[in-house]
Amino acid sequence: MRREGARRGGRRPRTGRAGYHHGDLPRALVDAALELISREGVRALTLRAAARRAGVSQAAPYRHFADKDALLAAVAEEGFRLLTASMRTAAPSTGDDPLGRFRGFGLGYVAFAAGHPAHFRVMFGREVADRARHPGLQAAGGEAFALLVDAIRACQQAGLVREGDTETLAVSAWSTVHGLAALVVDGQLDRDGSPDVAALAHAVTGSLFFGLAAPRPAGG
Amino acid sequence: MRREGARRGGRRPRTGRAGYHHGDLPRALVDAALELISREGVRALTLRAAARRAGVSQAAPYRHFADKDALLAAVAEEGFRLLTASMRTAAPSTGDDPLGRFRGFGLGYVAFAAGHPAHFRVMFGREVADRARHPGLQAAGGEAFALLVDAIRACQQAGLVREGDTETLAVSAWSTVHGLAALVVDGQLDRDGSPDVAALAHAVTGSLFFGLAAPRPAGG
DNA sequence: CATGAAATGTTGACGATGTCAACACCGTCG
DNA sequence: CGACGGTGTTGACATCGTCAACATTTCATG
Repeated sequence: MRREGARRGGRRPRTGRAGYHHGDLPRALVDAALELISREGVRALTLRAAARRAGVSQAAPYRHFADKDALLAAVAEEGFRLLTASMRTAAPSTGDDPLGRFRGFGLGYVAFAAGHPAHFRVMFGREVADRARHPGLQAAGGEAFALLVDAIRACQQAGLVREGDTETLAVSAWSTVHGLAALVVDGQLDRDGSPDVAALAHAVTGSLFFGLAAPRPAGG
Repeated sequence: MRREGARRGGRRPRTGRAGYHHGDLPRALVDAALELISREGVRALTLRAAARRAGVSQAAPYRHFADKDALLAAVAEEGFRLLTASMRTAAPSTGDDPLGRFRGFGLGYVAFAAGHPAHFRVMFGREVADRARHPGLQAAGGEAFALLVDAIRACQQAGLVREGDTETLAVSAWSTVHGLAALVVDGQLDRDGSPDVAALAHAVTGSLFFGLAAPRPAGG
């Protein structure tokens, strides 16, 4: 998806040549992993297969990743960065529409999942065995969560979301969008014929907001 | 968890002896798989390890499961059956409290996930590669979903949930509880110190109901 | 430009895995 | 009692993750 060719040709970015050395093996391995996961599932992701796809030998990845888990962790971490980016993109940054911003985060979350299913699976699946050994993973996830918490707090301060423990409300909101995203990614919603993810996302976040809304002042 | 010993001793149920033949290898293999997944993650589930744990040789499982996927599918299918059972248990069956029944389903869903994380992971993870090849999986999942749809429809007919496409509302509800369950199972919520799953489930389903509730008649 | 150290890639090997084919044991049915 | 189907065993093969030893390239020096 991102850069792929454009370096074996003869260009020579600061860290990369052509020929014996690959140029940017870590990037190529991550891309290969994503491709394999997308096309054949996580089970098909093999260090050797990724190396083959990148055009290097079986042991080359070990120059850049301690083990298979480290490669998966890199995928997951990139995913979290893309997630927060997607959320920020989908949310209007105007200060005077906290509810719209909040909703944008939800839509961005679902859009990310639908657009990057391979990332999403690695991020939230159990593929990365020992999460604690890969710092920056929990941190990257925490950043996205913090985004949500801040948005909800802003809504509360504007009187648009009912009072209560902000983190608990955030868990509620996160659960809702995460659940929809997970169901979409796992193909669990392809029951009869409702593949319109965007419409579902709007409906689901809509219900969510009704649930979190502050009680209308009488007569409003 | 379920039966484990109790058959090598000398008892002889209708389909099971002692000695050379195992007695109930399929059951033992499923249990071994669950144990391995619970203790060391899905990555640690190995046909050979399950066979070892069941006390049989490496190739014995192939008498009962076509391949590793088939064993996983059996685990998933059992999981869906336990899920619907958990939902039914948690939901009052009285006809005059459709909202309580609805909420019970949600609580039962989360309770199942918290109580059977290994099942849950296999059910909704991407472990089972080709779901289409294992009928009864989609069907078992569909049954749980149908339960939810019926409950929502009952609420709508009682005027407790707002009108609209029932299936879409069901997706909304399912997303919410599924999201919470997934986050709990993946340990994504162990951020500072909020391990009280039951309380979270109540809070989350509470928000959900506000969101789905029918507009109060004016002055009610 | 020569040169040696640090990066990066390659080859070959080991134990473990999924899976198959060939074989052995057990209980049942005639 | 004897054959047969179901169940379990042994042995083998290709592949996988990973490591050690070796090769090549790049870069910082002189």
